[in-house]
Amino acid sequence: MTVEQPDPKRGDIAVRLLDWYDGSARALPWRVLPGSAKRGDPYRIWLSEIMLQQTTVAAVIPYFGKFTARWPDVVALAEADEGEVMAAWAGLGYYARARNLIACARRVRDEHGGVFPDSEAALRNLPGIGDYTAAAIAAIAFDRPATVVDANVERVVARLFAIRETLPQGKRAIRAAAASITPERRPGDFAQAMMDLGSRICTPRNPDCPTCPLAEHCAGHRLGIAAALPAKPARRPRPQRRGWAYWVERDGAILLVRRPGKGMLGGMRALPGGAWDDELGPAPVETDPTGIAVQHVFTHFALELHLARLPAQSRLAGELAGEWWPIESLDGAGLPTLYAKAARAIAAAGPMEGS
DNA sequence: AAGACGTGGAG
DNA sequence: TCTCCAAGTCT
Repeated sequence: MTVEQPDPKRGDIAVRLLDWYDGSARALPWRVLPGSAKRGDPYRIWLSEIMLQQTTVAAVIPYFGKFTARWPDVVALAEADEGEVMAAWAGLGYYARARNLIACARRVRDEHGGVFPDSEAALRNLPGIGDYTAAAIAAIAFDRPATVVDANVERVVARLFAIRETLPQGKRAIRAAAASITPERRPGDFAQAMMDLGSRICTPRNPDCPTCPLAEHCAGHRLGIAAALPAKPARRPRPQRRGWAYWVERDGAILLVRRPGKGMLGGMRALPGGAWDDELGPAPVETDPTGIAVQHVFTHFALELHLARLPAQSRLAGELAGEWWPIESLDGAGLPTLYAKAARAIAAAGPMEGS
């Protein structure tokens, strides 16, 4: 790894960035704006950070409001019914986060007296909190000078220092460079400023360098290669999978099951159904194909989910352990998007005879 | 240490 | 339409 000589102006980067942030920080529900006398609430900062993992601010905002209204502090969340938390998370994706959220809240309650630890190391040991989140909470909630590196920071720093190494190999150099510009004062604002800059100006495509407060310090900009950084490996193609889901209806209610705790949509309510494979097998015996299918794209595969009616009194339906959920209040069942979409498709096809 | 793990918005 | 990707973590 090549370590560059410290730029005499390097210390100026944080100053410039914080000045920009002071005038341009976005107001976000979990954020304490610069200049405010208020102190950030570790619970809300933690919750927002977990929700923001791989998720856009716009998607998080309504969920954050819903969670904080219902569970105003970490102990309240620790005491919550797991199923209710999972249902409240439905639609946000990456459901392991919700499982870890509950586990983390309970650890904070049981091992830390209901108070979030304030060190990066202690935070890092909590479920769902990795390198990034531990540093972010330490910096933002506790004013610790932690080096916060997320995808925004990686992009900004790779450009600022013209680090051409492809990710993930380049992460070491990027982290070192990020550490070299992280200030002792206002580390939390600095981290948030880097992320704001990355999401609003130093964007993945078409960075708006003319308005960037760091442009004159940016080696990538000077070399005309900013937009191309950081280099990333090519993606793998996304396979297509197919499977059956069953619509079991009785007295205006449908049968919902709970998916296993790990794996896809783990711990979430779902329509019963079969495995997902490369090819669509024949509709299982006793089922009556509807001809309706929904297409849904996950991160590493696409799914074509075919829907079949299954008589409530059938042997197969009898073997399904689940709960009967009133169709008219299906919105409140907390179904992940795949199954919400499937239910919507059935409803759109019009009412059918119960069996 | 790659691959698993959701979803919706932007270009 | 299609590709990229967003405040990553876990195994």
